[in-house]
Amino acid sequence: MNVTPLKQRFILHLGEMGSRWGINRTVGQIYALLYVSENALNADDIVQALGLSRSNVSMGLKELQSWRLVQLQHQPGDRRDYFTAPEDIWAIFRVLVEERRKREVDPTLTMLRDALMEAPTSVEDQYAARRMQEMHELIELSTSWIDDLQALPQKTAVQLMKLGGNVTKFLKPSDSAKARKAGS
Amino acid sequence: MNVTPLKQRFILHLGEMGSRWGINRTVGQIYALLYVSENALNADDIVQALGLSRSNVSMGLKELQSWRLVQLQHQPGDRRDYFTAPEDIWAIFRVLVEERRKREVDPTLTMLRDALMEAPTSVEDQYAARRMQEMHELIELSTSWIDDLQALPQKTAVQLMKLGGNVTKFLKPSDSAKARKAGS
DNA sequence: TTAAAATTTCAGTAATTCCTGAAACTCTGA
DNA sequence: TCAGAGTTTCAGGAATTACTGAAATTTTAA
Repeated sequence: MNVTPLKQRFILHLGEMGSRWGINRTVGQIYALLYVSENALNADDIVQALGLSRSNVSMGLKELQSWRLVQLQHQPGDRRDYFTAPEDIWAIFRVLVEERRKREVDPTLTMLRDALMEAPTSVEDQYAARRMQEMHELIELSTSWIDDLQALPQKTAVQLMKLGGNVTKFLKPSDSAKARKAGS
Repeated sequence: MNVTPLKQRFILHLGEMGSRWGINRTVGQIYALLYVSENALNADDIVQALGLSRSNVSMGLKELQSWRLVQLQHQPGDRRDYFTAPEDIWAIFRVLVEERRKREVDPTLTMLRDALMEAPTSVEDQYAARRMQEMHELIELSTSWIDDLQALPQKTAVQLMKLGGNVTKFLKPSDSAKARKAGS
């Protein structure tokens, strides 16, 4: 439960970045600590390691659970909750993408859909409605694409990413028909 | 310069979402207003439409400029600054991705690289160093992949996204060699 | 070069978010 | 059912962030 300088650096950095990522410093630090800890930690371990109040840690852990970024474990003969960050970093990444989308994108998608449905689109709203429509289409396309990629086996996805811009070598002009068919 | 109910709804929503996106309500609202406005607006138009203070609008516009999300224009015979959101939504999207990456990802990449370089990795840091290494690799891979995609002509990128999970049809096991070669 | 228009800066205040300690609550083994 | 370990809630204070109006600065046309 000692925090080495290397860990310390990582923890402080993720704490700082937290605010840019929509989580607060405490939550960022707790996650960082769990991420670099080989063994599961209980709340008091975290309090001791990071110098935070017990209640703050409790709230932070709750938020991390709502993000599905930590796992709860129990040790035999100890009834305290022990927490870990999942081992598989690709799984972590996937959860992060899903959660951010749920919080940052989906509400806007819903709002756009509803607003465009309901409104009768007067002349003065024509431009606005078109712009909102464009935004809606872009979000739909990119999120459904992400869904598709997330559904691929991890190995395939990594392979695809390593291929990078070269995917298009397989994409000849004649494929655009296939693309349209596949996309519908 | 009147704000219809449709625009109003959009503006208020983007204002609310702003806080989840690392910008404040004011900035979100200003951007939303510009996005649905057919014509360029000056700062006073914005003050009047949104009921904000002049200085707040000034600061908000400055922040939007730092995000490269608004364009500055001038009208003949008027020396005030007029602002618009770019027309091309894919261009907007690209800028957004670039800026978020610059603010949210790059600092962490740098920190990880530096920390892993410098530290001699004692025994007790072995696990932490491995975890940080894994995170570093994941970020490198995904950002360079995004770079690759961003570099594609827009039409190709859209085509690819519409293809969705079906890209893998072109990706036979034998391609993994090509993938490795292409990725290096 | 000047004056007026336009914009930005900045110090102070308002609002929001974060964090804490104390109290309430939950759970489990005896 | 009770005791005590463990956890969560919550009100209030601390810290941060957002917003305003006034003053300073910049810009441009005459």
